[in-house]
Amino acid sequence: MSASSEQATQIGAVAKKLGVTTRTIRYYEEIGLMGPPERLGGGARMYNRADVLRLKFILKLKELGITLKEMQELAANFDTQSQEFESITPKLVEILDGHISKVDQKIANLSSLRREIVDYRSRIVDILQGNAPPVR
Amino acid sequence: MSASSEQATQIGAVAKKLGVTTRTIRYYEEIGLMGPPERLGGGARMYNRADVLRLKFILKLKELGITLKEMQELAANFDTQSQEFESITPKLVEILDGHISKVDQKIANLSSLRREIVDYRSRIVDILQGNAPPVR
DNA sequence: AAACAACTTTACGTTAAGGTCAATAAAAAA
DNA sequence: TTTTTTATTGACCTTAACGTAAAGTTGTTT
Repeated sequence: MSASSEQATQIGAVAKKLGVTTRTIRYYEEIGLMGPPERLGGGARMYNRADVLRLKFILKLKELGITLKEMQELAANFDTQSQEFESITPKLVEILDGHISKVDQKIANLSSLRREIVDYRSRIVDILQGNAPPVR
Repeated sequence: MSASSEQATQIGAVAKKLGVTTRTIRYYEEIGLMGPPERLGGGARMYNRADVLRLKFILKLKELGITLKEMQELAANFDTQSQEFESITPKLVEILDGHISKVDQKIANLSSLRREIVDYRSRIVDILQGNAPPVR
């Protein structure tokens, strides 16, 4: 604690605050989602408010089911013009749209799967009760 | 082609017929789903009608989203009394029931996820259009 | 006999998203 | 100063369900 009052935090504290492990944070850096942070004298990573916001954002997108790979594509975008974190590209909207479709698809698939299972189930119950058509 | 007319097929033919690779069939044997088949003179696997039915059954369950691990638990059951393949344990019904619940859960999760994404999306669109609350 | 097709076993590779050591360094506390 | 906490990099491990060689054997066709 001396000169500039840059609100900087070490990796452990950030991890605890956001409910992830330090490994996760380093991993995001490893795959280029986080960009190299500043280092303390001894080499320890220091995260400022913007870094933490970015990490939060990543976790939020993950919650929404967006894969890290998808974020990597986005990363290129929110890297270039990331003066203000809020200036996000329409690309994200695009990806979210794509994601909504995917989710719709999954829901449809699961619904029909559900019907199939129920169906199959009742056929089996029939067999177990003896009153069954001889298979096929 | 000589003595007994046991309808037996080699692995390649079975695979082609059921639309899987030979690796898959051997793998199912590897993890105990299929049980050691009879062998031809040279050591080649031979599958009879019952074997093929069983394999079909496995593939069907897989289609229904039941994992190979879940089937392993079942396998114990349909091994012991597998004189007639059709004598299936209530255990399967149990597993299918559990599976229906799981699917229901997934559908519910996806639905709420969908809502979240749509929500998040519209907030971003707001930001892109300038008429946005300054974040948070 | 030689080539070719189909089979065999063994074993490492793949994807996603980190988990889990291990050895070492630096900072904070006792 | 010695101990404890927190950090560093590197590298191998994990799950599911096979894919993909590699090297050898058997059987069939030419």
